[in-house]
Amino acid sequence: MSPSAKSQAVGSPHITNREVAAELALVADLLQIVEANRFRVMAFQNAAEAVRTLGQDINILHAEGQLESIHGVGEAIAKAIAEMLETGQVQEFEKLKAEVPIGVVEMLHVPDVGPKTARRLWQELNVTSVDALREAAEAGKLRELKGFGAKSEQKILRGIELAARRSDDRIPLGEARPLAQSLVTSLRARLPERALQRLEVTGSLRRWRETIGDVDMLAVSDTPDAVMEAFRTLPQVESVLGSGGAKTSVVLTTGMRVDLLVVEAKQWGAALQYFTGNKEHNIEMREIALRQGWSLNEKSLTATGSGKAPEGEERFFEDEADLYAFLGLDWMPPEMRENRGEINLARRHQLPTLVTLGDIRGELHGHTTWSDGAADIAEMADAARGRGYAYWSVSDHSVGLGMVGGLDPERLQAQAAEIAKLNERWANQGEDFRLLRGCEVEVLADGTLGLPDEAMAALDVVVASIHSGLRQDRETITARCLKVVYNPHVDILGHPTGRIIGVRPPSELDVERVLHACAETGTVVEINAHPSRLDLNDVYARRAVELGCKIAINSDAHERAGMEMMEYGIATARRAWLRPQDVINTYPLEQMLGFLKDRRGPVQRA
DNA sequence: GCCGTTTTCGGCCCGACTGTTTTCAGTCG
Repeated sequence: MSPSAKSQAVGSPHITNREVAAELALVADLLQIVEANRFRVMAFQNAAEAVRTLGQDINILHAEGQLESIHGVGEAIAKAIAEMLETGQVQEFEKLKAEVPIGVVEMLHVPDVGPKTARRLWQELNVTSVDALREAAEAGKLRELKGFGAKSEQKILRGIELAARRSDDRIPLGEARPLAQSLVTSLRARLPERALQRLEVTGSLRRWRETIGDVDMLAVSDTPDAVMEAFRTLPQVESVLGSGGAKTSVVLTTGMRVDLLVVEAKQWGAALQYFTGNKEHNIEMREIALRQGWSLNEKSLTATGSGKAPEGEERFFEDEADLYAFLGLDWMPPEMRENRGEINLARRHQLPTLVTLGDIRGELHGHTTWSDGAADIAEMADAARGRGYAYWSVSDHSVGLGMVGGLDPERLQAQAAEIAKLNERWANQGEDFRLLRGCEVEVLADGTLGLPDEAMAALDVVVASIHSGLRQDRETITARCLKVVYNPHVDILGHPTGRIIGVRPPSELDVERVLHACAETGTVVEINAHPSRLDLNDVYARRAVELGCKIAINSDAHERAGMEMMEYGIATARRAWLRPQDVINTYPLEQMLGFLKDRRGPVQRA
């Protein structure tokens, strides 16, 4: 049975990975509140995270009887997931939900309210919603609880306000990076150079995660108190959540939370490691250390006495690589530190060599004033040459996209003349640069394309993208997309899911099926590098390459500066473990064109 | 409830900060 047939065979309402993950996480919360065994709680949390970051449709895994192949999903949870996918709900989970008011679970999302507090509020004060919690705190009722005082009430009120204002939205990477850089600059400006020996942004920003929950920063200083004071009083800071000699947490006027940690120079390696990996990566690292007789924290390794070193012996590392090496691991790029298998590869010295910005030799998707771009062809070409590229594809919108003056075959011909003239000039000057004839062809609602086949056949590079009808149901939009992928004239599938991070959710596209089709036809899949798109995302891009697809990383620039967004696309590719050979715009021009020619098949080659 | 480069049973990461405590539990990352 073909993979596409398999996913079609799955009956019942389609339940997504995200929904399964959310349900497992909810069960973990419920279990915490009813004071279940904490390791059982952890098992549900781990399983939720594993499903959330799964690279493929869980329905397909279920159809293949492979649910237990997910690391963190064992016999019991696999059975529950199967029940959920088949019937829409799990009997055991429903019983648990009936036991605990949903408002009590919602109280967990208020900062400083954990499972113990939520349970006591519910059982001892009969508080069963966030609203009721606010009323009780305002009325001074919380201090009736043992261990609670006026300050606890204030803290909870502030937490409710914070949670309401901040919502669950994480900040897109493209907004968070400049913000974090401005903090670094401000902090440096306020302190003498010798007071701040090192300062780096860590956490999810250093891993280039597509959205950021809060900003983590790490510093080395001999005078931590002065650093903390300077940090707390930055003009961007609205309030201080907590501040000690080692760590300070603040909330900025933008609502963003920022943590700053200060360590000694000899602790830098352990601290940078600790504050870069995600939670799962770090837990794995500490377990590895433990097995070798060392306890790992954010400052050092300390011998537990179970290994060769005498108990209490401490080891320091001035940089990360030394720490990893001490534990028998290769240094891992920050983008990989998500506990998706990188630690095992590091142990076996088999980490992939990831693609870098310097590997990129050109771009295959960008716009000019011929459609909705802000710079003309010559200006965009200059920007591309300025970045050291050997080629850049002029790929303006085709007709079919209502809002912009898209190109029809006649205008494409006229554009070709301008491109030829510019190419001739560079050839005469002996410059190693070439503009390619391309187009971003509109995919219409029924899956037909904005250009006839003959017009596409004359082009060097054809990108096909969906811009409208993104809310079509799963079957419709998937069929529409498959039609495009099977068109031999289409070289690249542009921003496949159509999402805009924080604004518009991805379409319901069955990405797994589309990627199978791309692998089969040799259709290249885009990582659109714009930080509001990053489409494909890291998880899908990794899956694409696993299935045998090639990738193109494109900034989709509409003006010269747009090309600077390439670094976000590279970061996404690195998070997907992509190597230069997986990315066709790392190839030299002739090799890249040869690849496209070969995949178009014998009709076009003739 | 999950898992295995010491284990199919017996473990399961680590520490800072806070508030209300006289020694610690809860929360967070």
